[in-house]
Amino acid sequence: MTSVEITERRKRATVKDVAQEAGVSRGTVSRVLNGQPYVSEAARSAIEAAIARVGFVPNRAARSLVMQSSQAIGLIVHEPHSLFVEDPNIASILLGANEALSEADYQLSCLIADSPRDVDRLARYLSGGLIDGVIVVSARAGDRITAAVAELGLPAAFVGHPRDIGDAAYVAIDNRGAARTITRRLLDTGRSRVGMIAAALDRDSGADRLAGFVDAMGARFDPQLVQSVPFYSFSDGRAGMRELLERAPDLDGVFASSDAVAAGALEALREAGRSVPGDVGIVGFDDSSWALRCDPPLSTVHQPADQLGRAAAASVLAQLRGDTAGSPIVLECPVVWRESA
Amino acid sequence: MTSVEITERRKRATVKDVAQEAGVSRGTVSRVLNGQPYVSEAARSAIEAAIARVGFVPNRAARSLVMQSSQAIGLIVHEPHSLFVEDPNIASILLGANEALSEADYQLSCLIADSPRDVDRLARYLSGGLIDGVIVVSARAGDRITAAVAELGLPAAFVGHPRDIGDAAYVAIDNRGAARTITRRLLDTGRSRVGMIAAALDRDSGADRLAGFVDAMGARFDPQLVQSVPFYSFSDGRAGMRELLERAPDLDGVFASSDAVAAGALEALREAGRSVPGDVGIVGFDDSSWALRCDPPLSTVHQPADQLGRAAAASVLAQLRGDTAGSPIVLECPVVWRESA
DNA sequence: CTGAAAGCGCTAACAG
DNA sequence: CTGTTAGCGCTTTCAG
Repeated sequence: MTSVEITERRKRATVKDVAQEAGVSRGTVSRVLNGQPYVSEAARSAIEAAIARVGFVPNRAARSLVMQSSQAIGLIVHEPHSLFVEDPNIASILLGANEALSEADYQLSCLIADSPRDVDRLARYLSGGLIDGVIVVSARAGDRITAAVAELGLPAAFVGHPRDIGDAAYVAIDNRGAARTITRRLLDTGRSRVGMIAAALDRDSGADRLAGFVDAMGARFDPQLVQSVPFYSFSDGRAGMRELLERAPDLDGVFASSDAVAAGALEALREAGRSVPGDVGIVGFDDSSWALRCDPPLSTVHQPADQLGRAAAASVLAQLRGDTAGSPIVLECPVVWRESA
Repeated sequence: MTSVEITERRKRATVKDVAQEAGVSRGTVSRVLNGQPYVSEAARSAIEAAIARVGFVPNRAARSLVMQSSQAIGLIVHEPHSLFVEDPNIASILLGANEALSEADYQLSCLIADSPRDVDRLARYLSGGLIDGVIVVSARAGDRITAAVAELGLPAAFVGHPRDIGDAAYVAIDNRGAARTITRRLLDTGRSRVGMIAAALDRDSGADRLAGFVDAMGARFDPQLVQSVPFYSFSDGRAGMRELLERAPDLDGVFASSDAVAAGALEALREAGRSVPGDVGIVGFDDSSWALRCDPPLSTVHQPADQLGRAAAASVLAQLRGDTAGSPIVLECPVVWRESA
């Protein structure tokens, strides 16, 4: 026995090899591979043995080529760099989608669009036949990815609801309704000067949460009490709270448009020496891992991120089976009342 | 113009269509597609025009089949469910790898192994020719994925260094050295009863961080002051700290083996009414987004997660070019001294 | 410089 | 029930 390491990849066995080894034709091998009926027990077991013996694994490129399908679904994350790192929702959506696809024996491939260059490459990749459908997370209206997906006519499901996806499938939560509910609750617990840190107004979720806030405030709504910030991030939350405090030192309640934003706001409040929930009550949105980590734990809206992922996956799968896109799916998101308000 | 929506995917144009449209042969089209020389200017421009006109996009499945390569690299995340959601390092690694691959015009496909079923499907997927190489994140010794990758002989690079990857490429940080350094620092600032919350001892990183701690403690090492917990998580950090406090109420310093663990420990310390850094000093590891969020901000070891991703990607790319796996890459990770100790 | 033809590995009719 | 025969869309000799 020599000590030479066999590092190079040896040529992989093909159906032909299996056929030879089992003494049948390639057609028959293909049949057992695809679990088709009309194969004799003898042939089947001979082939199965042969497959094990030669270590055969089907070549998916070849199979995709002839089947015009790949049993793989892409999940596109189009998120500003830093946010992907901070946002626990994305990972949950990913995990949920993966579970649902896994059950259907589909492979999930998570694709990142982090630069214009990425977007171009992705568009080519998607149309290359290696992906049967896509789930698009955190798209904004006007995204090039959205356009590319639409043009390709690839089965798709969006998580969230950018305005420009036409009649494409989407799964979402009722951001506006939930925002309204939690804001009312803040009002009902005796807060009178309630402000909002409104993040990501360029996204449907951000805009809708603001709309819900406005709904709930009704006549009491004061534009001075709304601070808009670009992202659902801790640092934007802190910055937004500082602004708000400056403009309205008398506020006693805050609706932060995400838990991360609320966590940042909490920090700013602490710096400013305000107690929570004593001086000011604060509520978030998402019920992500941030919520429990905060001190005090956040009252917030529970967002079933993994279910969003599951539902989006189910939608793509349904489209693949030939169903039409179907009606939008809107998931429940109950308020979770903790100690921050 | 009718109002019928063209929803169905129309048959995509092929090289043949382009060739016809441009009045040349498929071979010539292929040549311009691949930027090969020996094509007349006339033919080239005719073909380019034709490509645009018919909206041709090459079919990657077909190309992969004949080229035996797909220009796509997989990144396998094999992490306990919840951790993937909580660990900001993974996203950073992902982003770093994506950047490096993007520059080389490779597509990154992030693959999740979240169940035994996933692992099986993944193994098949990897050997299907749709992926040219893999980056494996957060593997533990004995992982089936590791075995599958090895058996396939797929170019691979590990982030971290499980003991059983043989001479496969890996990029890592000097966990042991860094742990030693930061523990010493804790000692040097006057702490004498220093404990450790040691997470993930089944991982090289976890075991090495403990080893570094033991190194630094030298004669002062007391096994009673080490609490082992399963994961690098907030909740395990909190639980571990409670244990430690019970066993050794007199401790005045803690090395938490990750920032998330430190954050959890901080929480337990707060519950127990200990001030930080007054009563007890605490240090973490990772310099992730947790570190700055904590109150007080954590002294910790900076882990260049995005660089790990970049380096792993570079290694896979090099192997694809035919280089040997090369020597392991070990990245610097300086201590960042903040306020928690 | 370009066309014709072979074939990557697999599945899907279609006769037996 | 099984073998044979076409391709899927692309690249790549090999002659011209």
